[in-house]
Order: sequence, then C-alpha cells, then structure tokens
Amino acid sequence: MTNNPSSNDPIIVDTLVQLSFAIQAVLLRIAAQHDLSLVQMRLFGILRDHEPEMLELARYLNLDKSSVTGLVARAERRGLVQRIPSLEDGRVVHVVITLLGRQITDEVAAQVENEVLKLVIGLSEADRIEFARIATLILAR
Amino acid sequence: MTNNPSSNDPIIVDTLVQLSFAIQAVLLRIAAQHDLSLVQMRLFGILRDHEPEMLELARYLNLDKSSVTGLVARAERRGLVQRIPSLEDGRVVHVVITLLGRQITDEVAAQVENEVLKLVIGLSEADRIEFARIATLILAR
DNA sequence: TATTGTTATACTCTATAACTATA
DNA sequence: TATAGTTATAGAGTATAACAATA
Repeated sequence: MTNNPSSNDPIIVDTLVQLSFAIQAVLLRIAAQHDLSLVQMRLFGILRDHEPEMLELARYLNLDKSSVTGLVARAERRGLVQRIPSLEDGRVVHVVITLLGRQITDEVAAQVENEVLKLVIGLSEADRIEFARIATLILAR
Repeated sequence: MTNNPSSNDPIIVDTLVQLSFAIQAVLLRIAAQHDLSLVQMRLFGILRDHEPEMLELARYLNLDKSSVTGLVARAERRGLVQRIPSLEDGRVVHVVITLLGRQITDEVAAQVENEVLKLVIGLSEADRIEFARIATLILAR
C-alpha cells in the first residue's frame, strides 16, 4: 500500500497549484509580448500541426463554437490564420495558419522553451529526469 | 556539473507546460461551478488571510488598479466582499471578505484539494514526496 | 430534420487615460 | 504636488439563443 492518502497530500496539492500558476505566468508574459492571449497560444499550438474545422477547434479548446468564431475572426483580421471552406461539405470551414502566424508561433515556442528552462536550470540532471518521469505519470491519468 | 543543459530539456519543458494546463483546467472547472473566474479564486485566496488595500491587490494580482476596481465591484455586488474605507487615510479602501465569501472560498478550497489529489493518487508515496520536493525547488527560484 | 457555422446580445475581464478626493 | 481610487472608454473573450446555409 504505497498510494494511500498521507499527511503530505495538502502540500503536494498546494505545490502543484502554485507550480501551475508559475508556469502560466511565464506563458502569459511571453504571449503578451506578442499580443497574444493564452487561448490564442493554444490555438496556434493546434494549428501548427492541424487544419481543423471550427467545431473541432471548439472541442480541442473546450469553447463554444460561437466563441471560436470570434477567436478565429480576430486572428484572421491580424493575418495569422485563414478560413478555408471545405470542398466536400459546404457547411464546413477549415482553419489554416498563415506564414506570418507560423513565424510568430515558432518564435513564441522558442521563447517558452527558453524561459521555462530557466525555472529548472538549477536542478540536477537526476532531479530533472525524475521530475519529468513523475509529471508524465500524473499527466497519464 | 549536474545542471548543464541536456537532451531531455525539451521534454521537461513540455511536461511542465502540459502539467500547468492540466491543473488550470481542474481549477477552472471548479471555479466555474461556483460562478467564479480564476482571478476571483486568487482574489479570495488572498482575502482569506488579508484585508488589503486596492493597490496592494493590484500588485498581488498583477493587475491595473482600474481592473481591481471592477473585480471588487462585481464581487461586492454578489455579496462576497466588502469595501471598508480606511480610518487613517481617507483615500484608502480595504477589501474584506464576507461570511458568504468565506463559505464559498472554503468550499472551493476543499474541492480543489480533492480534485487535484485525484491526479496524484496513483503515485506511490515515495514519488509524491519526491515530486513535492523537486517542485518546491523549482518554485524557490 | 440535423449539422455547421455565424450573428445578436450580454456579461466578465483587462488596460489606458482622465478624473475626484485626500494627503 | 503626489497618491488612492473611480470612471469612461475600448477591446478581447466567453456563453446562450436565434439564425442561415448546407446536408
């Protein structure tokens, strides 16, 4: 019995919550530097590898379809994405990232890599590997 | 030399980011159940132990003072907080949580404890302790 | 009829700039 | 003059409900 509740549980919960806010603060700062919101960062993260329909985006982002309409419209107005009507189904629209959108996305990704790395750079190699292992277990649930 | 960059760095960065989104999703879901935003959750987390001035709140929450005016106004309208003018300085307003606000805050906190714990309940006791230790190191930076 | 997406509407959240009241 | 807070304004982001176009 190694996975029973223990007296350390409130500590690990608090630590996890604090850690999530710390990471989100980093992401928020970087996003703001590129005039992006966190949702837009997630949007571009998806568009990097996919050309989804509006409803798929809504599902991925856990938003109402009407919210996605606005999100995509604002990004399109800035020339970061493009709406492409489906050829097979006249009701469907595919969202595609533009060259400019991809450039910004790549830049943001590099900056995130850099900044988040700063948070763990003080850890030993062993601790970093150990942390990644346990975090992966948590995410696997 | 144990803290040099390694080939695992992109993995730990990605894991950290994903983990932060997973935790935030849990918090967001709980907050929504109580008609709260994440910022309001943070607000009540502060008011639980403090009776800050508006400018102090702005600093804690990293918001403009005008944003805090609206945030507090909406919470006050719902009877969750109260503005108390300072007796020493006529310009200053203290923000105080109400009984109702405290009840909701306690309920939310218990639910967060519960839900986040579900994420780590599959881990061994040793892994949980180890994770909390390393995460604390990261937060200490 | 059902599905995809948009529009109309209303609210929260945020910042900037201008303002009021107090120090 | 300086500081604490509010107001006016504008825009992003969100959901609900009603709608149009297509299937």
